[in-house]
Amino acid sequence: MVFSFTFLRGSFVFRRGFRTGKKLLSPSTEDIIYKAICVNLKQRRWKFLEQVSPSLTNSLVCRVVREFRNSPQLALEFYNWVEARDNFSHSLESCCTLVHVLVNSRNFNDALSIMESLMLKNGKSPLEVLGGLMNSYEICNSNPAVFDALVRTCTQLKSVEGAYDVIRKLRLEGFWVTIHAWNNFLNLLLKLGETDKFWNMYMEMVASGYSENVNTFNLIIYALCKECKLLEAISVVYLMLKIEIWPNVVSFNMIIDKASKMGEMDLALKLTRNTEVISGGSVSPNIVTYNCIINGFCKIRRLESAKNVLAEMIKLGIDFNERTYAPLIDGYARKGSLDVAFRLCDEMVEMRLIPDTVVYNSLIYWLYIEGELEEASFLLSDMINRRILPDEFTYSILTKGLCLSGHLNKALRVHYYIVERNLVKDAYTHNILINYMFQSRNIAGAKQLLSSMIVRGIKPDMVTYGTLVDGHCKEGKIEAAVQIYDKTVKADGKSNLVVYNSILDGLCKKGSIDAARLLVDKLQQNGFLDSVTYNTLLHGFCVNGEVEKAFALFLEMINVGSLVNIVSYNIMINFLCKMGLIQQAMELMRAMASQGIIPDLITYTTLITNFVKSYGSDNVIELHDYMVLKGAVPDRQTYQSLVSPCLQEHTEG
DNA sequence: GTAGGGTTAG
Repeated sequence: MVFSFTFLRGSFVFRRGFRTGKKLLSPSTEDIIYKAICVNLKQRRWKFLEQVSPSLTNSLVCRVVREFRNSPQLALEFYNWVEARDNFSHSLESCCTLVHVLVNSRNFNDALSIMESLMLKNGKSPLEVLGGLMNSYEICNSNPAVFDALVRTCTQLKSVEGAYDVIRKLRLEGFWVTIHAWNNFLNLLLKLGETDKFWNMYMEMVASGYSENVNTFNLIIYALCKECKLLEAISVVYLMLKIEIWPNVVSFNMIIDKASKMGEMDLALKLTRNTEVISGGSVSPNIVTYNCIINGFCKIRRLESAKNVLAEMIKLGIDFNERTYAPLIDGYARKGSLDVAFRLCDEMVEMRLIPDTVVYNSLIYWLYIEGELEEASFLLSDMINRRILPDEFTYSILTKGLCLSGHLNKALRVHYYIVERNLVKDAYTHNILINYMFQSRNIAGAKQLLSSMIVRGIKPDMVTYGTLVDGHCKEGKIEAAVQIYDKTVKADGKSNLVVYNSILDGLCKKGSIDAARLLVDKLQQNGFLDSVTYNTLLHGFCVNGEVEKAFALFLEMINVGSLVNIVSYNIMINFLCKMGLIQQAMELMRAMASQGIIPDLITYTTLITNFVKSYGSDNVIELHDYMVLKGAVPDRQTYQSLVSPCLQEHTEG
């Protein structure tokens, strides 16, 4: 008997096609597989799909994803499943097809992460992604929201260039992103501190025919606040009211926050009290508003006023949260009242608020500053035990705390532990260590830290450069410092006053007083100087024995008013002490205190130390009492070694 | 979307 196998032929072809992959697929075969995938995907029969997986092609994937455009979740699952196959990677086309499907179903999160990984993992540029989206636009029957989503992806990746390339290319092609995409882009510029670019881009946006919405105006208010232009920011609110693009609570809060941060509490309060009137009853202050005010009062040490605001919040029935308490706790700790700070923590807990990382960081920081090493370590372990996660702030606080107490090696060990686990991404802890390396005159160590941060992909920032310049200046290596300045700060095209002040300090310390004066004149001509500039020059005159020039400058600073601060007084008090004029130094401190400038740790230490050196410790308590009465927080070490011993003598006597 | 904590002057 002759047996015919003809009836099996179809299934043979079918099977072989499945096994040997894409190059054998004829159009009709692809159709068959396509239909098989669709039928089985609908039922989520992954086992079956597993069998066909060797025959997958990009064109198949695109077809399937498009077919499931009305079940986007399933399309996404399929896409992810395909991605998990060995030896298969998605093409730009299949990625873009899925992005169209996801955006059309308003699943922006997944659409954004697909595009993000296209750029990050596959190294596609924003313009290449745009090309992919445009090529598949028609066949996916898409809408322009995908382009907004692409801009959003760029802004999330902090790619200014990318976002702008996309916007510009689309405009050339006759597509327009919406105002929302522009707002995202403008927001990115502000977040990166690119204020100049923000204004240029904003003008370009308006010039190309867009009209601002409330978010755009809020960004403008934010930009003006960043530039400390509070009155202009307020006038934007009035403009908004006039053209009936209603400001919201965010518009007001940004101005109130900036005013508070600038210490302009009267303005901040006035705005808060008048928010309802100004907005015609449409906006009322909220928890953020009040938190900003509390923070402002705390920063200028008006803690009673801050507590009154908290009481007012409670009275008005406005909720409070961790951010209400954190500035208060920090404020009291900053003032040296750690006991009050801890009591506020208890109060927080009673109010069912859990002290979080920020609160712990603040307390640990001030404990370190006060020299309470053990308590700081205890609090750190308490934090970890309570599963309150340390963050980059915690690490930099720990680093500074260890350096401050002379444990540079311990700080370095902690540092290596942290960087090896990739726990820090910003420059802070590096900057702190580099600074302390210079302080312990370990230039090689500082340079090593700089290269290790670069190797680890942490970008040195202005502070890093400033620290390097400052470190070299302190070593008397002005030429090297200027060279670093040229290669970094100058090359970045940004003037940085801190760096100029460091160079100025270096010149002063080297005794190049004339060069220092020239630099100050130059800065003066450009209106680019601050109280640090003056204080540095003042200090320079003092250490170089230029008595007359020092006093002349000091008087000039007092006359201008805004230039003189606690540091200026400390310099002069120290100078008078060095000349043996202790009485005059104390006199100056009293004059300063009567101006409302509170003696600080340095005033305290300078005067107490010099007083005891000249007159012995007999009447030092009087001086201590006076300064404390005026609000000084005694330096712990000075107090323990020079003041408290004679306090005991007194009580014993 | 806006609010709290860490780095460079005495």
